[in-house]
Parts: sequence; structure tokens; C-alpha cells
Amino acid sequence: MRRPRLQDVATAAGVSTASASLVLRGAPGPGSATRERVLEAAARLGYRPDRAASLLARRRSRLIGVLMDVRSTFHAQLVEDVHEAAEGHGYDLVLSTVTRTRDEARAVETLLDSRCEALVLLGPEAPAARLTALDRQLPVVAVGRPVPSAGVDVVRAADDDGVALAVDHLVDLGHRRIAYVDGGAGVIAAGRRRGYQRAMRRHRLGAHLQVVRGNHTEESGARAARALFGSDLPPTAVATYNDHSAVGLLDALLRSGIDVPGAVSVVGYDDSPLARLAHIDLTTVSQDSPQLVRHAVAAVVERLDGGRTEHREVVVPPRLVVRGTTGPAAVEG
Amino acid sequence: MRRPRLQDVATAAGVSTASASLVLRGAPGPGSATRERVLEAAARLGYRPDRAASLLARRRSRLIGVLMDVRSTFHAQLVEDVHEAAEGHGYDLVLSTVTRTRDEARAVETLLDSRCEALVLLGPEAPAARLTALDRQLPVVAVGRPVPSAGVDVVRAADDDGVALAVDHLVDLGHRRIAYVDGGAGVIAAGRRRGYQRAMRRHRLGAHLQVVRGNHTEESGARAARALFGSDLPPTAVATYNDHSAVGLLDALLRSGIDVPGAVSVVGYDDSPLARLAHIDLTTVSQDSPQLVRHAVAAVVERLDGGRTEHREVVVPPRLVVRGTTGPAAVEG
DNA sequence: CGCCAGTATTAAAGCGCTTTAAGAGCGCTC
DNA sequence: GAGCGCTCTTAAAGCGCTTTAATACTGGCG
Repeated sequence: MRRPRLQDVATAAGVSTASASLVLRGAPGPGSATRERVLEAAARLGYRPDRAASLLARRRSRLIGVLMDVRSTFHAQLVEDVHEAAEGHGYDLVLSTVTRTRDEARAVETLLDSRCEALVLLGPEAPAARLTALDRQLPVVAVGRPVPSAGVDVVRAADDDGVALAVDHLVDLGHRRIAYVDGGAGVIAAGRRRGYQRAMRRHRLGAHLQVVRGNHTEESGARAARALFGSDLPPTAVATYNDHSAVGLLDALLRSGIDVPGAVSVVGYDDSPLARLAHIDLTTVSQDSPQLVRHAVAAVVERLDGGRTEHREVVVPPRLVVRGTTGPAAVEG
Repeated sequence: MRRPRLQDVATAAGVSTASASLVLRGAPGPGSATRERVLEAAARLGYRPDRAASLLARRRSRLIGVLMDVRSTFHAQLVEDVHEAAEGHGYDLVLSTVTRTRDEARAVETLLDSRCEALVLLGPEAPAARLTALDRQLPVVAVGRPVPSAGVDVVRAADDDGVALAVDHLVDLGHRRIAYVDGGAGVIAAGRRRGYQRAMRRHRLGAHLQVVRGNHTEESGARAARALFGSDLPPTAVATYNDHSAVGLLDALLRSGIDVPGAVSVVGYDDSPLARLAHIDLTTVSQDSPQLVRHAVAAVVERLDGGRTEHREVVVPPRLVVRGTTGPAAVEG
């Protein structure tokens, strides 16, 4: 009544375990008669190979470890796509998540102990040195976060270009006084801020540059709204560091009776599920998760199967998702 | 330069692999001198045990498989807590997620192949019969979903009581015309609807019973708003099937200039991150995920370590989270 | 009919760890 | 100093699978 083993299948089919193993993995060798008998026996017994055993016996595990934060909706999206991409290359995944009580180092250790051949780290927070050290053990690719001067592969979105897209879109719509709600310290926020500044100058709108302090929260968006729209000459459009900030801003505007997008246009960043909520319907910048993941998995596979050794950094262009919070600039009086 | 094995540690420490194994797992036996030497050698070599190998050799895997949907924020919360609870009992987790291209059956198979001793299924959608069949292979506990007439353990929130809490709260605030936006077909929606109806009757408000069709989306909440507040005698409070629906409703009210909670109070269900957004600040019913998880893990552990065989169903009382969308009923003219 | 090149099958040696039963060493007592 | 009960250590047998090298068959050819 215990779980059937390969031995049981082999016996039932009247062959050796070697043949049974070959058949069950679709390896060439066994003739069609053997094949059929084994398959039939396996099906009849309800045989399922034991992963631990085959992992141990196999020379290669064909396992990719994925570090994620289970709380992040963006990571959720990425994981979905990683599954698909990895399977396409014949790899399987081991998921390990960071939680309140389980830090990144712990989560990575679990992956290391699981015979992973490579690691895909979603938004890792470990210092670059630690990542570099890891990379000496096995191929590592960091997704979504720039890792300055490290050997690890990096796949990330061009954050500066993303905000530039937002600005371009607003300029196209006739806006000129375009403000930006900042995201605080951090490499990502810096990139986005820079993108805003450059884009404004490129459009010769340097005079209208206006960066409002902020962080990643809604609250920060709401504060920015008060700061921006309490002034004499408020902007006609606002780009924000992320969707949360944008949502806070939107709400504050709504409460003040300022029409969006009639009076003011708003653009977020991330294309989070929040932005897609019907009643928010936020124009935002998408990181193109499928593309990000395709590159990440490709990077891993090339190292493992293609023998690549040189470092690689892929920067994926972001995509503007136009929804309902942006519209033509009101004609000035 | 390859990864060190137990053998290497043992050799370096001048003992057998048996002793090394014992020491590294903190098992009793080895003397303190041996202990020290092994530990030192392991540290020096940077030894990490191979999970696949120890899993294979160990009689028990002490692994609990968790089925989840990586897209669900509720599941994310649960997984966090499961990690904690499982560790407390000396179990480790294997995560497997449902995605667009990876259905529940596939995800469960992965778990089965990973030597899990028991399964914790978060919101499983498989038919009861399938779950019962699974349960014959290993202990299974379904979380958050009632599984009628099956052998599997169930841990879920008392959905009817949850809505009743919402109604009680509204009645306390002086509301009498309390409507309910339904969640459509499904056992969960049925439970919540029943909770509403019973609570209203208990308060002798049967005459004000008003259930509006709906489903789990915001859109449905917005539609409900139009239906409810287009009538002559609109309710002064609305309870909804879930937070999404409530948010849709809130938005529609806001756009119509109906003040919340001044003119109308709204209660959601789930205490999703959505409800916690500062500008939504929705009064809602929480499923108390830590509690849910504690019971789920306890159920599993009792089966595995405690030898329990009889079926169990735990119903966890929900908790009302009062936020900003509920207030005293306006005094009627 | 003997020999060869296939092809189909299998015995056996691991993969890296755990665990058990047996062994080694040691300080006692009588 | 034999005998005993200790504690500490280890040899060896797996765990369930993969894989390699060797063996057993084919039939075809000279």
C-alpha cells in the first residue's frame, strides 16, 4: 500500500529498472514492445517518480532557483512568466520566498541546498558584494535591480526611459507644466528622476522642471497633491515614481474636486494590478514582465547550456500603457 | 573546487561520515571533542548539506507541500504565516503555485513528487472527490474553502458570521436600511449571503432585506451602486461580498457626490491590501490569516505526528476591522 | 556456418546522505 | 584481571533513481 517505486513498475512489466527508467523518461533505446509494457504498468500502478531520488542520481538537476517576495504583485507576475520560460528550456523551478521572519539570506540558502543550477533573484536587496560572491558558486541573474560593478548578470527595465515615455506622452497631449513626484533614495528612484529631468530638458521645458519630494506610498502622492495644487500656477500634468504614489495623488485630486484627466493628467509607474482597477484606470509605465523574464531565463540557460562566461546586462525598454488618467491639456486662458 | 560533501567534512575532521552526520544534525551521541572538530571542519569548508540526498536517506522528509496562487494577495499572507508555523513544528515547506499555464493538478503533482508528507491547499478549486482521493495518499487540509462531505480536513473562516458582524456593526451605528451586494454562485458567496439574511432577521430588519446581484469584481460594486441609489429609498448602509466589490461601490458613490460615511456606510470583506490603502480605508471583515494558518498547520502536524485519523473541520471566527467607511446613520428627515 | 554491426536489455555502480547494529574503548567492581 | 556496563564511533546497508559498460540478441554477409 506504499507508494510504488520504479522497481515495482519494472517487475510488473517484466523488465529491469534500467529499461523502465529509460522508457519513463522518453530516452532512446527501449523497443516499442518494452515501451508499451512499461507505460502500461506505470499507469496501472499509478507510478510517480520520486524527485529527490532522481535529482540525486541525475548528473544535472535542471533546477532553477527563484527568489521572490510573496507579497509583491510584481513578483507574482514575474514568477508566472518564469515558470513558462523555464519549462520551455526543460528546466524546473524551486520557489523560495522572503517573508517577515525569513530574510533573503535564508531564502537563498534554501535554494542553494536544493541543488539549483542557477539562481534568478527577483529584486534582490543583498549588497553587490554578496551577489558577486554567490555568483562564484553558480550563475546568478538579478532581475529588476541594477547591480553596479558586479559579475552577476542583470536584467532590468530602463527606468529613465520609462519616465521619459510618460513625459513624451504628456507633451504630445499639449502639457508643458509637468511635475514629477519623486520616489526617495535608492538607485531605482534615482534613475526615474533622471529620466524625468532629461526628458523635460529635451523638450526644452527645463523651466517647468518641478520635482516634489516623495516616496513609494500613497500618502506621499497625497502630500504631493497638496503641495502642487496649493500653489498659484499648478501643473497640468504629474508623473509619479510609482502607481501607489499616483493613486494617492488621484484620490487627493478627486476629493478636491479637481477633474482627472480634464484639469490634470496623471501617470504612474509599474502597471501594478492597482493601476488596472477599473475605477482607477491609471495611465502608467509597464516593465514588460514577460520580456524581463525571457531575458533572465535566457541568461541563465546560456550560462548553463551555452557555456557563456562573460557578464551580461540587459536593459529592457519599458512600455507606456495609456489608460484613463491622461488627456489633452486644457487650453490656457 | 566542487561543492564539499559530508565525506570531505568527515575526512577533514578525522572522523567517519556517520559521526559527522550526527554532529551536523545536532543528534545525540558524539562527544564534545568530535563535535567541535566536525563543526570547525564544516565551517572551514563551507559545507552545506545536500537536501535531495538527505531527503532521500531520511525516513521522513518533514516537508509540507503548499499549493497557492501566486497572484492572490491573500495567499501571500497565508504563506508568510505558514512558513512560521511550520518551522515551529520542525517542518519545512515546498511551495507550488498555480499560474495561467500551470493548473492546480499540475501544481499538486509537483508537490506529490517532492516527498511531501502532507498538503496544505490554499483555496483549492478541485472537486471534493478529487480532494478526497488525494487524502487517501497523504493528509490534506483545505484552507478557506468548505469541502462538503469529504474526508479532508478543512480550516476556514465562518463567512456567515463575518457578514453578521458587519451587519451588527451597522445596526449599532443606527442603520436599518442595510443592503447587501452579492457575490454570485459558489459556496463562499452562499455562506456570506446567508449570514446577511440571518443577521437582518435577527435584528428584526427582515423588511429591509435587500440583496443586489453581483460578483467578485469592482464593476459589480459600481453597478450595484447605480441600482441601489437610483431608487426612491436608498439604503443608508451597504455590505458587500468582498473588498473589490466595495471599492467599486465606493468609487461610484464618490463620483455621484454621495458622502461616505456621511450619507452611506460601506463594509467590505477580506481585509485585502486594497482595503488598507490609505485613501480607501475600508471597514471590512478580516479572515484572520494567522489563526487560519495556525489551525491548518496544527491539523497537519496532528495527523503526521499525533496519529490523528478522524476528520476535522475548524471554523475560525472572522474579525471586523473598523476603518473609515462606516459611521453613524444620518438622522432621517 | 562463423563473424560482425547493429540494436535491445540489464547488472551494477553510484548520487550524498541517514541510520542501525555492531564494535571499540574505558573505567568500574569484585 | 576477568567481567560488566558505559559512552563514543563507525562499517555498512540502504533511500529510489540514473547511467555506463557489458551482455544478449538480431539478422546479414562473405
